[in-house]
Amino acid sequence: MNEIAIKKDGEIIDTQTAKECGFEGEQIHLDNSPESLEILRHSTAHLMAQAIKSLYPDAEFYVGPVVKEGFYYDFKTSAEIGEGDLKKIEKQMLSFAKKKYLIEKYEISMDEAKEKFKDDHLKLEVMKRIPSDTVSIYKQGEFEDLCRGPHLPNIGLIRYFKLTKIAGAYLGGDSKNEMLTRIYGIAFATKEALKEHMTMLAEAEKRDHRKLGNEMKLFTFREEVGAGFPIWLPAGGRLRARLESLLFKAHRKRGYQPVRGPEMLRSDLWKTSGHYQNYGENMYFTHIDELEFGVKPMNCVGHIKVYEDELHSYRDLPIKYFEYGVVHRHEMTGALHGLFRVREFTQDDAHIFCRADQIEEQIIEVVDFVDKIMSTFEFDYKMMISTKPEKAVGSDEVWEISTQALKNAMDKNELAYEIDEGGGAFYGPKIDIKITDAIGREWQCGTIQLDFNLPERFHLEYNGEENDKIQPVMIHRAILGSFERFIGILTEHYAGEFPMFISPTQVAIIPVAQTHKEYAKLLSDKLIDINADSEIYVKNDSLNKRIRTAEKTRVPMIVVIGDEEIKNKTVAIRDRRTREQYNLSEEEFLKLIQTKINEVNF
RNA sequence: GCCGACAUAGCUCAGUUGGCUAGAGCAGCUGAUUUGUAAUCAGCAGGCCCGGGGUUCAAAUCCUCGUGUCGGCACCA
Repeated sequence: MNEIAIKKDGEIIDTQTAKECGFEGEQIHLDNSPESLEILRHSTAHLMAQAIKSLYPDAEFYVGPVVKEGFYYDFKTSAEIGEGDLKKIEKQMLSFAKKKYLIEKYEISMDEAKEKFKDDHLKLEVMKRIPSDTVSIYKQGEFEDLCRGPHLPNIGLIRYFKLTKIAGAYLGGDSKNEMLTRIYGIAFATKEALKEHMTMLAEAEKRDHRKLGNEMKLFTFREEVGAGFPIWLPAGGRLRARLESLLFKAHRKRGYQPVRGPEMLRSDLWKTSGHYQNYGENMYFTHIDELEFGVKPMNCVGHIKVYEDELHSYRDLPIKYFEYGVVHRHEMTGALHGLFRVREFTQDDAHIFCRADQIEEQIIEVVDFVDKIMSTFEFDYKMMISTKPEKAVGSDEVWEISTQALKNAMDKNELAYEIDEGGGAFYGPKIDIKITDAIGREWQCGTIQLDFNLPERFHLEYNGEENDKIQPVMIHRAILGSFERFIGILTEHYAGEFPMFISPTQVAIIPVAQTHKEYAKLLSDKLIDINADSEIYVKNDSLNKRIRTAEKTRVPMIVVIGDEEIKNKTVAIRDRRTREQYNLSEEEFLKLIQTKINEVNF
């Protein structure tokens, strides 16, 4: 085992520094522990820089940190580097590693450093951000880099790595700055760990909802339709309809009323709401009869108009309106990504108009609603409170009150949350729900937003006990976020193997021969009666072929029927997961399906 | 929007340094076969090679402008 660093007072110190300062502490060996990988990957980033410098001598380097999924280095060179060059760089890295250069460290003054890197404007940029008078330099062979470490003692220890991606990145993460080249990589202490990681990446790729959506015929996109406008195919339509209907019932149980606003509204209204000023660049507008209309990017204004349709008493509150609201938002081209980021989507949107003293109970009720849904789909989740953003309407005081109200509701009910400073909506602070899927990735879905501003802007009111006019509070909330995004996430979460209750097709029926078609149709009708969709595979293919075809659709259950089954009024079931077969009477079978579909209640 | 890559049949992909009639598998259609748990056999059809414009005797192939997709960055009210 190689000692690569020590841990002293919780701090990781590389061997170079430890020797220099005479420190001693707990030894860190080269293995796949987080501390060890951090050092290894950081040094691998340097080795990559060394290789790049030798291949592209004019290269200048910015920063090369370790990140969650490995490491990267940002640099600039006059040469054009593409995906194909990664292999070449890897090869060069290996050949340097074989030379087993020691990684040496020394300190110099900031002025000396500026002189040393005077030809590298990126390094000078880095130094501008370092407040100290001295900096440390790490040297391996001819290559020297400004760095605070920690590093491996020897680059010969770097053996199992892979350069994974090449992309552009803004200097300092600011889109006003120049764009640099960024190469991502990953490194491990053992060959097995690297292999496992690559397998995991392949698994994530297999689950990609864009690929599965295409294979399973859920949805598609077409160039001639326009970027970011999804087309729902029959199978996707069925899946979506199931989700919608489950959720409809759940809303009704909780006292929400279905309503619907128009797809576009006069721009004057968007000016009143503040969307025109704060969100206009993402909106689609159209002019007709000398009037300007804005296609809705949110549903709140429509729901406000529903609220305004009659006078409300304090006794009526809370009033809850919900709508599967279709919205259009002009997202930037580079942001579009399958169903995850689109320009037209449907939100499971609702607005709760309530009294100030009802805020807490309403927030808690929504949080509970979220919990029911997310746990049904086996998602872990966490909540974030987002505060006032740069672009915002309303006074600081109102923002302070509403942010505090959200925190109070969470604190009082001992719900854990994190703070996202400046991440709120322009009209109010929000609680975002971030879910974690089956392979550990995080997604932002639902959101609960507290809004004092729109009621003010639209002069909403209700009659109080003294027959006085009081302004209601508005809570905007979506639980799935959007059907598009949520179905995309579900697809990856389940790797396409949707549970029975939302699966596009519940059962595939395969008659052994043509003579069994009639019974198949009979079964299929009985399934429709219990709200289950089935598909009969009657094509003139071998039995084996039809089973294979059905399996590939990832249908939860396949039933085969032949002479046996018809005689005994049974079905032969083949399970998707286990591929085992068993027989059930027709009655038992229908009951099983019914149970599986109805087992879910949000 | 920015950096880079890519776009060939419904889908997945071949297509030599620009050069004969642009190919394959799957899916589709037709016929034979009537099947007991992951691919029966044979035949047929299917293409404005993403769209404009250009270079060339000759363009799927080279250049250019769009459109779309992918990987990141920035964005995500």
